[in-house]
Amino acid sequence: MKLLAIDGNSIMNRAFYGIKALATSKGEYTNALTGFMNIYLKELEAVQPDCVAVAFDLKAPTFRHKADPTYKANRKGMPHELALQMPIIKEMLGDMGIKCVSCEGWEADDILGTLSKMFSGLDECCILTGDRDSLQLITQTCTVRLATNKETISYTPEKFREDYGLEPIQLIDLKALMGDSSDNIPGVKGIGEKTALPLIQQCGSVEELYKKLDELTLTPANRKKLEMGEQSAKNSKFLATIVCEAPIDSKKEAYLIGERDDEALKELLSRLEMNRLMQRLGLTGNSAASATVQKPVKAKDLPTFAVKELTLDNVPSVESVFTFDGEKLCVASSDTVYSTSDASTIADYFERAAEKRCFEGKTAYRFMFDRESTLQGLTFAADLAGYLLNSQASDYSTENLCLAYKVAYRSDMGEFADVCSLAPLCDKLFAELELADMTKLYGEIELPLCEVLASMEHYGVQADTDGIRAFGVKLNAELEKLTKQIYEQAGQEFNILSPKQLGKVLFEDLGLPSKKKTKSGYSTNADVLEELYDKHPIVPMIIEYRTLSKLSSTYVDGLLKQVREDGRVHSVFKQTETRTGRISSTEPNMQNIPVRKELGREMRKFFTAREGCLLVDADYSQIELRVLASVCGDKNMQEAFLSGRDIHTSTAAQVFGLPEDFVDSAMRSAAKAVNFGIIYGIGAFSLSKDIGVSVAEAKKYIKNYLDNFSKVSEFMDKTVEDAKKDGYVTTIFGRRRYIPELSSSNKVVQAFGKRAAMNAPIQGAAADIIKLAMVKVYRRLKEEMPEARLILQVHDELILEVPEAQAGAAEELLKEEMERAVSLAVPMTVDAHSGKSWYDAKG
DNA sequence: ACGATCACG
DNA sequence: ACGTACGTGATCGTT
Repeated sequence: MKLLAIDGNSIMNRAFYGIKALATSKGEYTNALTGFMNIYLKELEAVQPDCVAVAFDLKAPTFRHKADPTYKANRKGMPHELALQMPIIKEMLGDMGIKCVSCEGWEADDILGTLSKMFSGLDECCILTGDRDSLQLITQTCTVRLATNKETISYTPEKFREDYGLEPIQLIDLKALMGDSSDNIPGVKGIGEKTALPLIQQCGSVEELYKKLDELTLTPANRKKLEMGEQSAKNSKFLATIVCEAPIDSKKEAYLIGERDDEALKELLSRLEMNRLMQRLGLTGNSAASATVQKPVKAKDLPTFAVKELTLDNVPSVESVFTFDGEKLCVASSDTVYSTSDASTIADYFERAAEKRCFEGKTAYRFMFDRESTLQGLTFAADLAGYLLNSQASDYSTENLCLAYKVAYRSDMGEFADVCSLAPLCDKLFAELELADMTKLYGEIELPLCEVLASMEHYGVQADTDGIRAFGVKLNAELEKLTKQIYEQAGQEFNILSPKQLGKVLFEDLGLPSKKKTKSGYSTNADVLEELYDKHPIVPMIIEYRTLSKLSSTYVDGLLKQVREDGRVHSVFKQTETRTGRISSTEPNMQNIPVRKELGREMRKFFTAREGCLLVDADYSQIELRVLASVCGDKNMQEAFLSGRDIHTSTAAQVFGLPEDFVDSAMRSAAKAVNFGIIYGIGAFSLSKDIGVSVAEAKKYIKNYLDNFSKVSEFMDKTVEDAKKDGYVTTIFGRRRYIPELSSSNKVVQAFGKRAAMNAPIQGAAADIIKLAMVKVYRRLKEEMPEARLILQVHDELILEVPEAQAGAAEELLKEEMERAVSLAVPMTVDAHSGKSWYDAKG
């Protein structure tokens, strides 16, 4: 028999903090309940257990079995909003026929341990928890599924060894040394994971460690700490051990999944307004029909797959699905699943097989680009479809998509679960794309972009490491000087980067006036420091210090770590990350390299074209405002762009009611702030803060703006209305963003929803446009200038690396394709420049 | 793990 | 009365 044992408290806790405030119209909190049930149903699908038990801590145990009376005293009390949901989850589980287990004086951990012992031998056990404590329970028959914010990680003994280099049971010894503040386990004072892990790896246990302490090579400090802490370590080991002897029902049958009380469950879920869950459980509509919906698809009703090794002779020629993690390829075609790790067989399949669908395509393209070939015939990628259908989600794994779109996930196929589930999943996702009218966006932009991004990652950008290092040395010399001056001014030494210590120095010791506060104390951010600029000579030094240390740590040190052996950085471009349709960049983030201030901008001198090449850089001018002018249909606003005037000056002239010649730089920058505010969903308070005028003054600016550009105002109102009506907003290309915040009962959340609704069609359309341009540029370069490469995208900017002789032509090609990617009511103007470095090419 | 801060569009 | 502009990612200190 197979048992799924759940740490109820831990999963409720994760669910509570993982889902934003959610409550019924009557104010009853439901976020933890919803999150718990989501996780539970997903796990049920994945684990396929016969028995389920959910263990809970009791609120206030009157005695504890652990020796230390302060055991777990450090654990924060449960927030009221969560505590209220605890009895309800037990009721809900009861109605579903699931056994809840708690035991006076015993913790959930101990109950889980006891259960896992009960279901050992010929049985199996899966422990679901959010807490790493339970990892010590892993055995050959007991896996631990660790729920994190992102995904659930399944730990077998092998996986655990891989991650920790220890046996699961040695986790106890590790904890005995390093301690655990949340469990109030002291450990050895001053010993952390860094020191403890190698010691346990070397000695095996705390006891062995102390037996041969004299033979070990240790720093004198660590030896001293270990000698002092011997007793504490041994006590800690006792505290860290999960006791598998809780007096709970020892009949396995007691934990079989029981009958569901549909009536009670329906009543409970309607009260809690958990309609989606009701639907998922088949509790809506008349009960006869729902019974059939609810019936889970049994493995025997599903096609069976034969498993074979993929070879050069049996490569399916058409209509297959594949998964590829960079090493192992799995292919499913009708009722056979093939796999191989042989690189040339993989390449052969990628080159020859037509009409392939997959889960994620970039890895396959990267693999082929590394072999100077390419992936052919990719017609569908499930992750991209999942992203277009709901950019709000965070996990587009095959398993999750199957769950969300009600496709059977083939856990019964073990390691081939993903690839065996993929064909029906792709069918379903494609149908959903059709329903949402996004097949064009999908086929013409999102899917082809995947190859473009893979190519950008493949080529990367050349980085001048010597230059970066020299820049770093300069910064650090300056930082050292500043540190001394700051300590002198403060009359004490402190950590300048600690907001807490800095706050104390500025606002208590030096007596400067504090205005803003954060949750944890004084705010010391740039705005606050700017206001204090003249109040004390230490303030400008701190601003300078912050600037320099940001450059040094994030851009000099951070970047150097990312430069590969080929002298280039290969950033990862993520296509399913943002809610608006933009791409994001990581390892390193190449989309936030400094540019606004000169010192930081210098960094861009270190991103250079390779020998014999130039960088060609082109960016859209005011793309978001141009999109807005087009989609809202405001002739007045369009006129400014059509006649090629400076948009901020033109806006200022209209808002202040003056001819453009009378607009001074202060008026222009105020108008610029208003223009930005409009795109972001403006508020008078924030605008006033941004440009330093009173709230009343800011209100006037906004009113003047909206009076002059009345279509903008109408467009924003209509957008929010549509969002409320449909639950989502769309871009000109049909990209959707769902805005669940609009139906929140919390006004602040709702206000956020409105701003997001107003911004998404604009930011999203701009993202659509540059993505389309990227696909077009990529294709033309491949055809006409095969030595020129698209290497970077920064939201409204594209960068090519091109042989010097072709730079002029590339500049023209780039500008042309970007400008004609779309044809809207106003031109999408592009500025382009070339240069040896990014600094030079930026114009 | 999370908040504060700051880099970009 | 209340909180306060959209979208990201990296680093640091604190819990």
